[in-house]
Parts: sequence; structure tokens; C-alpha cells
Amino acid sequence: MANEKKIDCVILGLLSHEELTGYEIKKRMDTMLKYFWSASYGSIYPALSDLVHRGLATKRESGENKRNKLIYAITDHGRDYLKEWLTLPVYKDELRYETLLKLFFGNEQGAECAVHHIESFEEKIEKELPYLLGAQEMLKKSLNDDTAHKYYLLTVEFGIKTYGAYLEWCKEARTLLMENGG
Amino acid sequence: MANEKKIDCVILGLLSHEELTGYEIKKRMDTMLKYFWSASYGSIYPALSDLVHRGLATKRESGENKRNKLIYAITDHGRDYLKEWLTLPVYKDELRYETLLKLFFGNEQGAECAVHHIESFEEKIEKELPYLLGAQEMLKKSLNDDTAHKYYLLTVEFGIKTYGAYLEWCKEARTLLMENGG
DNA sequence: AACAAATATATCAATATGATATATTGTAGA
DNA sequence: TCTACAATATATCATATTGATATATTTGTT
Repeated sequence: MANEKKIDCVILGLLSHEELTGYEIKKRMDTMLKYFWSASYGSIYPALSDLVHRGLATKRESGENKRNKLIYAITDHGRDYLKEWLTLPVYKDELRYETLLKLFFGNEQGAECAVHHIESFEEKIEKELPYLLGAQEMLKKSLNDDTAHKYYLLTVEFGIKTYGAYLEWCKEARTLLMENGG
Repeated sequence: MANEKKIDCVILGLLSHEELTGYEIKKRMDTMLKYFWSASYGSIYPALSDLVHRGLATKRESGENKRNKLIYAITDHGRDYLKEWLTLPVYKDELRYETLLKLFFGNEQGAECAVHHIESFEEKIEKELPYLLGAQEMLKKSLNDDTAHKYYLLTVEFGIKTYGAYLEWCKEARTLLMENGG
């Protein structure tokens, strides 16, 4: 077992907290994990089928409606798999910032264009930061309710720290670009 | 023109600075861009062929050896393409940190395991930071030699700022995990 | 001359994205 | 009650990319 499909691990991780549908898994990722991970439906649904196939998760239909929700739960086997993955060394931490890419090649278009990208980046960060601060406050209060909260808090504080650094950098970068000509 | 293949844009960006072989392109990415972007040979070589096919780059053989290097250069058409992409709004900035993922689900294995991942992360950052600081110093000195250096410096300083924030966070995170039990 | 390391190109199965199609459920307002 | 819209929910697929690997050449070292 080395270099597992990441999507399997994220899904099992989320299922280790609670039973979820594919749609809910996507929502969890787009809110709680969005600061350091993402995935598309195109990987989630096939992965769920595969996990059930391999006995790492179970699928059951909920309710008695026309079209039932498909609710997935982790199995003991799945939990073992997750636990093993958690102990393995991290394979890769990766940044994929298009903003930085456009900036690196910024000389081709000039300072005005670069400053504009930095401003957009800044706005996006400033918009998201309050949610992280809110989450931090809530998690700090409920730290004793659930031992898992400590781990959520850690990742939220990672977001807050890095976002703070981003905002500092934005200011300095704009200054550098606008001095002598712009 | 919207949502271009990123690999095309990175390659054209690098070729806008200088003529390069596929191998050299990969090396540039693994050194200069590694703090915010990466790509594999499996995307670089097919993309180069495609760029030539579309008239955005040219390919020529170098030297008179048995097996010649294939040197690629950007065309005017390619430069126009790059310039247009640079003005378009950023589509996506994305973090993909397996360390944070393992931390988020860390409750499943406990504090000791989580602390270990943080320490590994910390070591990796501490090892890379000196290179960034070295690059910063060099670029600051040669800022007047080439107008592009200002843009390189910007991305290097982004790396330095965020790495600083990471190290601060690592300390705090370890403290949080180790207090009352560990 | 022998050998290792770096240079260089290429391919491909496995993986993931981004877009889209489709249908249902909940709900707010007319 | 009807209706329209948003949210919920599952699914698929062409396209993009990775990670691994194969292969060969050139350069540097002993």
C-alpha cells in the first residue's frame, strides 16, 4: 500500500466522521476542506462505487421516495485503510496558483496588468478570511465537545495564518510594482 | 479563448524568456516555479508538439550529434496567445496539501501521528527557505539588469512570506496538539 | 577505459477535472 | 393552489495531467 488514490482517502476520511451522500461529500469538501483540498463529482461518484466494491464502504438507500438518496458509510475495513494511510508519510504538498504564474510572466504585459491580478487575489482572500475567523471562534468554544474539533481547528488556523501572509505580500507586491512607473 | 490548457501557457511563458528544450522546461519548473506550479514530462512533451502544430512555437534541431536536442522557441502568434492569457482573469488558485488532509482526519490516529506530519512539513520548509532567501538577494541586486526580474522577485517573496507563516503555524499547531496529553 | 550522473525524449495506464445532462425536492411568492 | 426557482442529488465523459517507466546520449570522474 503506497500512493493511494487521494480521492479514496478523502472520502473515507469524511465518512469516518459521519454517513454521507456523494452530494454531501462534495459540499463538505467545498466548505471545510476548500482551503487545502478539492475534488469534482467526476471523481467522487466513481470512487464511491469503487469503495463499496472493495468493501471499504457500504451503500444504502434512504427513505421511501421515488428517487432515494444513496447514503454511504465507512466499514471497519475502510477505517483500517484510512488509519494506515494516515500513518504513511505525506507524498506531496502542492500549490497551484495561477495568480503567481501570471505574475511570474508578468513582464510580458507590464505592471498594470500584474497589479490587477494581485488586487483580485487580495479581494478573494479578504472575502474568505471572515469565514475562517468565524470557524476558528466556534471551534475554540467547542473544543471539548469532540476530540476531532482540535484537528479541524488546526487546519482552520493554517488557513488564517497563510491568508494573513498573503495579504501582507499583496501590499508589498503592489508597492514594488507601482514604484517608479505604473 | 477561455480556460486554456495551463501547460500551454506555462511553456509559452518560459519560452517567452528564452529558447528551451523540453528537458530544460521541466528543470525551470522544478526550480523557479516549484513554489507555485509543477508539471510532468507526460504533459510537457505532447504540449510542445501541439504548440508547434498550432504555430505557437517552432522546433529546431541543434548541433550535429547523433541525437540532436530539440530546441523550442516562441512565435509571434505564441506571444500574442500568451499576452492574451495574461490579461484574462485568474481561473483558479488551488492548494493541494496532503499534510493538511492527514491533519484534518488526524483524530482517527491521534496527536502523536499528527505531530509527526507537522514536523516533516516543518523540516521540508526549513530546508527550502534558504534557497528562496538566496534567490531574493540575487534578484534584488540584479533588479535593474532585466525588467523581468521584478516579477521573479515578486513570486520569490510570495514563497518567503508564506513559508514564514507555515513555520509559525507549525510551532503553534505542535503546541496545541501536545498540550494536555500526547 | 570504465562507470556514474546528468541530459534528453517519449509513452501510457491510471487518475482527476470541468462541463454537462437529468431528475427530484423544498420553498417563497402570486 | 400553482408556479417558478433554488437546492439537492446522481451520473457520465472528453479532456488534461500525473507518475512511472523505458530508452539513449552526453558529460564528468576516477
